[in-house]
Amino acid sequence: MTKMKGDLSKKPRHLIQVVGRRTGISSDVIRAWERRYGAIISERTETNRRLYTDDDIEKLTLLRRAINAGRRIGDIANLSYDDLFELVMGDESNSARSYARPNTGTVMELFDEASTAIHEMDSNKLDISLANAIAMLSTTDFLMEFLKPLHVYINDECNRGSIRYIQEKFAKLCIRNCLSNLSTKFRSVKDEGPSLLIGSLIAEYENLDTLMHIIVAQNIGWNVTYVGNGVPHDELIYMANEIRARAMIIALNTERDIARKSHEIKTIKSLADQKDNIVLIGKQSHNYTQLADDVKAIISNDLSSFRLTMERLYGLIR
Amino acid sequence: MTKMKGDLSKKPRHLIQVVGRRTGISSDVIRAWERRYGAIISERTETNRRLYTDDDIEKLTLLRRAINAGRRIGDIANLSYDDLFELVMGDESNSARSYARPNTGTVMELFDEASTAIHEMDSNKLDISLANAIAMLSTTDFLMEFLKPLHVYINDECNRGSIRYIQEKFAKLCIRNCLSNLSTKFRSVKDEGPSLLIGSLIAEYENLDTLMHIIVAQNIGWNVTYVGNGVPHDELIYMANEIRARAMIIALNTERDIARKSHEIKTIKSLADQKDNIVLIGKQSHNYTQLADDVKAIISNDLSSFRLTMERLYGLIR
DNA sequence: AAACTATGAACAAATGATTGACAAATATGT
DNA sequence: ACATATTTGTCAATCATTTGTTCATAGTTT
Repeated sequence: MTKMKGDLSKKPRHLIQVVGRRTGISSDVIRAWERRYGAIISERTETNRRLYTDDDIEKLTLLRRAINAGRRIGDIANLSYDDLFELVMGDESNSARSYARPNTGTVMELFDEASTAIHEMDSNKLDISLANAIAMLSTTDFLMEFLKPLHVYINDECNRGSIRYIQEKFAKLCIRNCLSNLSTKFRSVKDEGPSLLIGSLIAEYENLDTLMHIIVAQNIGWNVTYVGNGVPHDELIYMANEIRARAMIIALNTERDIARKSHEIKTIKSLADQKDNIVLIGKQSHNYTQLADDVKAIISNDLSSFRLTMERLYGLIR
Repeated sequence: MTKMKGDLSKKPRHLIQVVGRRTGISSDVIRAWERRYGAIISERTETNRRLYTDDDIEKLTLLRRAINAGRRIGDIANLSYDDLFELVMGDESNSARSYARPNTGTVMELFDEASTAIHEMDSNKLDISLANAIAMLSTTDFLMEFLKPLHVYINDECNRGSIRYIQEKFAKLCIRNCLSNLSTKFRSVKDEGPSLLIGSLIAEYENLDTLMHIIVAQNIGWNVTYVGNGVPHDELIYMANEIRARAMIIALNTERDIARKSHEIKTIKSLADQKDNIVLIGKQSHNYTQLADDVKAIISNDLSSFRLTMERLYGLIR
């Protein structure tokens, strides 16, 4: 059913430019590594152009990760793929901070690029700068260091009146698309994982923060089903039971109808099969502390604590 | 009802000019590719004019996307559609990842796959079947023959009560994501193109049909900025002027406030710089025939007529 | 007649290869 | 701690290849 991988991936077919883009290593560096250390010696076309295989790309990616973890290219360039793989796994698990940690300059530049695009209302530019940010940063950093601040920035600028309502709207649409793209990508990578239902009750509106939570959960390994905003609580229960959700995230961002929502959450708790794991997120979740105690729900106010919570739950379930 | 891909799309019927417009590749380049690399060798009329099929257009679009991702035409011109597709998907997602390809390709089967996924509430499965449909069908067929019927089917099933509200909601979310995904991909193909603004006025809700219209417009070559639903008309005017929109699409899907909306559209007409091209789309657009006469707007009731309209406008503007 | 199309040749811009040099960061020896 | 050496990413200059564009000429469509 899936296309055989062998037939194409072993064929040298990638130009150095493409390889550079996919690995995040500049063409100059790839050539320098070849010249100096014989790291990746590619095939050539009849006219002497370098052509790389998929495997070459994999190895280059590993080399880059190893360097990010503190290795020196001269020491590792000659290792076999397997040795390299083992090395990287060891390095990355040993140091908690080993993943690509951007210097502030990078995030700064990406941020400026995006905010310029918003001011200019250039959706192409904004799309591209979001894609760049995803490419440059780790997923965590993309969300925490880049997108979250950008979101706050947009809201602030709109409140201050320095950007118009439509710019806010358009920017959020672009970000929304970008997040849903990202979510789709993660989905296809993960085969299986505990099922997680995310949604919000009636009288809630869609919120970018909720989408970010989806990415975080997927990143951990949850198999997320997102049902959107304004869902009646009995529908949520039905869905949760059908997909055998091991946890349910309820987003609470508006101040309206707190009493009704509290009651509905209690109902959900009493009727859903998986009773243990309800997590309340969102700007207004702090209004539900009493309820959280009653139904043993977890309140998570920000992405970082949400990540910790979901990692813990994930560990408990497995 | 539905038809297989081969039916019409295998018939050579497009002049080179049309192909150029749809793919964003100039006629000269298309001819150069044929001469130098044998990329697309079209049929000819008795008088030696080139005639292209829908499939040719799709392949050219893929070639264009591949080039945009850094490939060189000489290296990829001879690839089969499938190989090309895989290449493009890999390049555009910026990380090598294999793609689940189905072995059969009728719209019927794709449709069944999707509707099963909806009934089972399996978002993975639904995502994959949508992706498969995109892979198997031309963009036009994907929208007209697959997604549009699926959308109608979902609405019908929900009205008849054989699927629940939450299933409808969840399915539409998946489709929404898929469409925004597709839109982002097309965006990266086109660097330039006349600017087009799409949105809806206050008291309108987001509609999947509107998103499909976006894809169609992008497919023709428009540089689309979508600002979402429920936008105040003065914001629309501001945006249109800022991005120098050459046309504006206003989606009208609810029956409410027809009088107010009519008035707002008149204001838009009188204040926007590009006064000539307002297109009204959506389920309720037929209620605005009088207005359309007054302000010389175009009403387009379905995707096919919308495509024709936008192709005509595109031709006029260039 | 005006607009579109076909063909082949020529040109120009972009990209890649190669080599060498440079500077910042890191390592090493005393 | 300091000076020296090594490592390594970046850049520039030069040449070759690739590829989009333009032009001139001639045929076709409306």
